[in-house]
Amino acid sequence: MYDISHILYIYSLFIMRTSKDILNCKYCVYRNLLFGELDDKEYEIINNARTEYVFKRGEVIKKEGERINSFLYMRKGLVKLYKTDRRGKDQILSINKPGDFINLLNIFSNAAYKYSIAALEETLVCDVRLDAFIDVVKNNSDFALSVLNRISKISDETIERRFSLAQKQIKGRVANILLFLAEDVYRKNKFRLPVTRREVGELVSMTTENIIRTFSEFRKDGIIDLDGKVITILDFKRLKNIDKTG
Amino acid sequence: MYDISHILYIYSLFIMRTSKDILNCKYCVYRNLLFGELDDKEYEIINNARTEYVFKRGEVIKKEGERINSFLYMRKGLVKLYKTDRRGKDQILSINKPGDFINLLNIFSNAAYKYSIAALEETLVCDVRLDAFIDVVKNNSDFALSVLNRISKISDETIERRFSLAQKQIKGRVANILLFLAEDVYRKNKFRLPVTRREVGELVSMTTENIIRTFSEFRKDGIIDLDGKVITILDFKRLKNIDKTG
DNA sequence: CGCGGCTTTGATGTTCATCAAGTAAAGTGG
DNA sequence: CCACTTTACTTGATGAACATCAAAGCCGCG
Repeated sequence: MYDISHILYIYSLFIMRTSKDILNCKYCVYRNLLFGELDDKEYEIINNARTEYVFKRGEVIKKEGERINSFLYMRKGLVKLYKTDRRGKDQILSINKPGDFINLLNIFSNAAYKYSIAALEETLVCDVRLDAFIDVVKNNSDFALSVLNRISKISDETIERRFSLAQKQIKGRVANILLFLAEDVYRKNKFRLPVTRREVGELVSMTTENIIRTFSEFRKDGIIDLDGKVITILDFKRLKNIDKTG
Repeated sequence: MYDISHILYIYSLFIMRTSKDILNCKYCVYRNLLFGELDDKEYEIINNARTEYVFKRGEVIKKEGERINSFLYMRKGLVKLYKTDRRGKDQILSINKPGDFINLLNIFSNAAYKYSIAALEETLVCDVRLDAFIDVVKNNSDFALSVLNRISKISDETIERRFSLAQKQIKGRVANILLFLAEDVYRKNKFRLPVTRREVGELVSMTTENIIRTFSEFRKDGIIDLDGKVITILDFKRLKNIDKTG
């Protein structure tokens, strides 16, 4: 009975208990982004309805049309939100990073996902059962206001981004996404492009070939350095200017 | 003292009292769009914080950057939401119609308007003081959920619209807006275009000249009839097909 | 080691913006 | 109310921006 595997099992229970305490939402580094207004009982409700999932690069987290029954929350990694049209072509709505509430916009308006979600890097997601989440919203008006706030901000940013994209031409669009990755996602001037050239095109509504040509042009102009997927931004100032002037 | 003008003044007070009773939010035709969950006391709060305004075609209702201190609600007419860039060029985000909550997306995320709002036709707007509105949200969780729902829907629709626009070319974009006006706004196949050709261009990110050319082409193809501002849609089927296939 | 997906470059054609120039309509001030 | 000014509308010509097609090298993976 008391063989090695059993000891390991007991040990794993101990680890799980410990990590559960540590990883309770109450102590989560992202707590203040949304859950700042909860009391201990409410943390318990959320925490008990919570599961963590890890997804590998390429894995689909949610599929367009799938029923929504949880609130999702990114802890680590990178994902894309996208739609596939009838011809099988993808369009990417946004790329999201840790701290983002990747399905908040959909939760209250639809029973089903309007976009698919897939991991671009190894991604850690918190999944909170929707009934528990809505329960807390209903009983804590400060929290409800906070959610309202968040939804508004997300929607504002998404609309703003799409709106400004519409008036830019290709160089401005590419500059924009490079700056997004360097400044918002990786906070470094050198990073590994987490998407293919085709995906960049899907994000800014341009063809793969023209994305490649624009990358090459930026390299020739000394604005970036390119080594396969690894991009180094050499001239932030000029890149920002291209982003601004379209 | 008791001359004609004074009698008219007394009479006008009487009319105002009467119309105020009739136009109480509780009896508003649009009540169920958002205010379905309120009790009598809450209607009173909203109603007491409410003012009605009429704007003529061309009048600016709110200016980008202006402080938000009310919840706005369209009762009659047509407005555009737009942004003016540094070169003085306008871009139109959306055209809104009665029943729309024209600033709901901005209320909870920003202290200031991110877009300007202007009347395209004679427009009747209900203006509810923001403190009263938020008060009711805080104390009625069903109402809060309802607002969450509305915000999500509006944001969904706006994003969806912008997103689908990005992949269309000019004919699809023009078809799209013609269908929007015919089916959603006027519910007739013949209507007076409420915007200039330039404004159509500002809405779909195209030049005035190309909007005109596209209108002419649709006329030559027998899809629409054109008489200055008056447009008649002759072939819905083909127009819808152009909208769908981009 | 061969297959499929990603990347790259060049050639060609389409779509659209820009420029120019003129007519029609709608305000505006005397 | 009329002359005047501005704004809206329209068409054509030209060129820039971008998509499409074609071909080939590269890389990872079964």
